Amino acid sequence: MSKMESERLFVKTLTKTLKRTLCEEINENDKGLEFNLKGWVMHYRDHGSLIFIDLRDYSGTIQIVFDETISPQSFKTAKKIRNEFVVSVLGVVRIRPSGTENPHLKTGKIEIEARSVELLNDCETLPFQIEEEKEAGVNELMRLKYRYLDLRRKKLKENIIFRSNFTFSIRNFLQKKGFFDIETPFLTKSTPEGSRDFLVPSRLNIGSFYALPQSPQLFKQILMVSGFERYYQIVRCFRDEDLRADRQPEFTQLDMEMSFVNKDDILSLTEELLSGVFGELLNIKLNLPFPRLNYDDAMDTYGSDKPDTRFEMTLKKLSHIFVNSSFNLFKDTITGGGEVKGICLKTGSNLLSRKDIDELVSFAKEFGAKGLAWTKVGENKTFDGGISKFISIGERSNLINELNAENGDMIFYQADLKRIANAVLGKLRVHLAKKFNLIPKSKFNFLWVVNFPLFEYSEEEKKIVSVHHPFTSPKLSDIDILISDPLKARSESYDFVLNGEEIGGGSIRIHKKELQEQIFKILKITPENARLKFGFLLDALSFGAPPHGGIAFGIDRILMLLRNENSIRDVIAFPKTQKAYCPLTDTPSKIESMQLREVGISLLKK
RNA sequence: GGGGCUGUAGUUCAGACGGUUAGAACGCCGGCCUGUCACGCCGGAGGUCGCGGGUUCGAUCCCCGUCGGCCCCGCCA
Repeated sequence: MSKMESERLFVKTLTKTLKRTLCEEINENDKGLEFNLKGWVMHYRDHGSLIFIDLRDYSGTIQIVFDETISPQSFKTAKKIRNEFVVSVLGVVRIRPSGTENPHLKTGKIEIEARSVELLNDCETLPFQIEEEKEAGVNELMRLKYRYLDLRRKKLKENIIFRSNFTFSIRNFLQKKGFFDIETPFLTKSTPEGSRDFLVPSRLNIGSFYALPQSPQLFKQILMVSGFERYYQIVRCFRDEDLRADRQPEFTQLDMEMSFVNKDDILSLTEELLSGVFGELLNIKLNLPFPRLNYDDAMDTYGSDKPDTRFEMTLKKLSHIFVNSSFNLFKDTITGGGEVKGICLKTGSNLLSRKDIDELVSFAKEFGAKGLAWTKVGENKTFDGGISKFISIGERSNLINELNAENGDMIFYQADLKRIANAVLGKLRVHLAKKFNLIPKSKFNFLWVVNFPLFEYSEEEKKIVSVHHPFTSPKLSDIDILISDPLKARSESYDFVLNGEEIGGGSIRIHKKELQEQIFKILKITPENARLKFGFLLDALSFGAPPHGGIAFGIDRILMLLRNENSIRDVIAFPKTQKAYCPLTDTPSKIESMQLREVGISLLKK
């Protein structure tokens, strides 16, 4: 079923229930029949003794004609109509006179000859125009303040309807697969690891606080202990961190958890789910299974744990070429345990001016690079510019082979710790691809990244922290090195990536109390602290917890990608600004001092 | 916490060396029009140039501060 068909099906069902005719339900076959249409006036065109309006309801638009000679009364009323008035029109369907059809309208072959009209409501002068042709460029603050008007606009309205169809399709699939939709608390416990919590003071327990959940992680694990075996929820999550185009303080996850499954069970079920939804909503057939990349390979090849594989320009290891080089910067980096890596921008010599290159150097430095070396490739394996003079003839030849470089290309180099070289070139790769439109827009490249490290060392906290979260199971094969070499241990976790965006992730969880306690120990969470923060989980794990695992998807981000938007705000009905402010409701805002007193809070004087 | 871009009519934008009355398009209001569909034509109203301070004979323009919006870094297990 195509997207259009599924929307029409939805419309028909509702109409039958409410006994209401919608604009785009009417077609040529209804010629001569009388209908009552209700909706908003999209445009009005007054021709003296003939008035046209385009009536819009949520199904679409249709043209209504008011003719003085047919219905003087309704014509007189129609004279008062303005944009976005709400009207009810009783009229007869007729075929448009030949030559006046509008091929751009779905209802363009017909029109409604008005017999009577009622003005249900008028409308103030709009703060911005509704027509889709004028959608571009309206200040976002204005759009958010008058969100109800913004939502009348075609693009946003279609995004929100698509979102509804999308989540409906997911629910439909999962219910059929034996999953239960189970709600978990919003007023819950603050989690010490992870992002900053939104806090809610408790009136009945002065001095104590709830936190809004960053995710239902612990509850879904507990539901597995309860024996539900298959859980899902399309649920709001809350994180009090700084915002981005793809981050809102409250966002929606598809949250899932299963018992008695292994990693592959979860990955393949997810693939089936997504290919089903894509087929149903977008008529796109996805090739299964999705590619699976090792974390290490993703970092080495793309410099990212969420690689965009829609274009090449992969990172190449060049250390072997420079290990005995007379170029000390490169040689010393290698001797010191670092690596030299490079990427090749096809035809880059012509694309980039000196000023562009300087900008790229600053760009690289933002991500921790010490600099950004470059050379242009000329005819007959000649090099030009940048660090060319330090590179020997033999090295040039090797570089050209390694990077598949040709006359006119440009090579960028990073010599640093492997981690930094990868990260910088990875960012540069994506930056260049966007800058020079190397990314095919119509592609959907899904992939899994697997075999993540279990831990990483946090320079800021000066201790080992979880890469995923502390309930992630190590790979069974790595249990032995947990204590001896924890940073080498890998986890049973997986990230789901679409077109270079992380849109989901999950893991097999720890279901043995002893192993969980051991992990806390490595993370320097004391037994007392663990009991205080996660005691309920440890208790649950001790009462016959089944092996289990799950995954969560960022619904907003997926929708953003599917709808080709640049921000998740455009797939959320009521989003917030970058300062987490809602201009529509003026939130957050001051509250009465009485309310503060009731919850035992006094504000610090500034 | 930091960097970049930005704020002028209801909206989107232009503007100037610091100098008379700050412009355009769309929208809005009034009039005309029987086949338009982003209708057309004629006329009109509409401005705290984000806010505060400074420099100056004079500031929308220069300087300082501040507030808001967007993008990014840090942050987001």
